[in-house]
Amino acid sequence: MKNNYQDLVYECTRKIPRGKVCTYGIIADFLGLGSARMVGWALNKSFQMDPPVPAHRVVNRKGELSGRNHFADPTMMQTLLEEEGIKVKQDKVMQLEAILWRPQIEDFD
DNA sequence: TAGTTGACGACGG
DNA sequence: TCCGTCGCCAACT
Repeated sequence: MKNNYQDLVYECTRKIPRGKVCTYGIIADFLGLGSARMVGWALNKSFQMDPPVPAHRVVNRKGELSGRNHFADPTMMQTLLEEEGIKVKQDKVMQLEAILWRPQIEDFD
């Protein structure tokens, strides 16, 4: 079911293309959650989901990997991003503006 | 039932 | 430009 905000967050996160990232604020704003912390809350529990949610593609507005400590290994988030071709330096994505993805209404029907 | 927590962001000094 | 404070609100204890 997808009646709660968590499922909306998961669905939105799964739409993020490989090699792109999104921010908590953008997702919160797009879904009308009002608070970016809500997105963090949802993603905190996303590891239990099937299929998995690419939570590593969500960063804070400065591009920092603020959620890395919630992965099994704090370096996993960086590793996953680098495997997708995203440059990460000092726990922060490089050229954030260039790889930033924004959800579109038509993506969700 | 009520208080606390939290992967954030906006704003003011 | 940088840093500290506050608001947001669902989930947890």
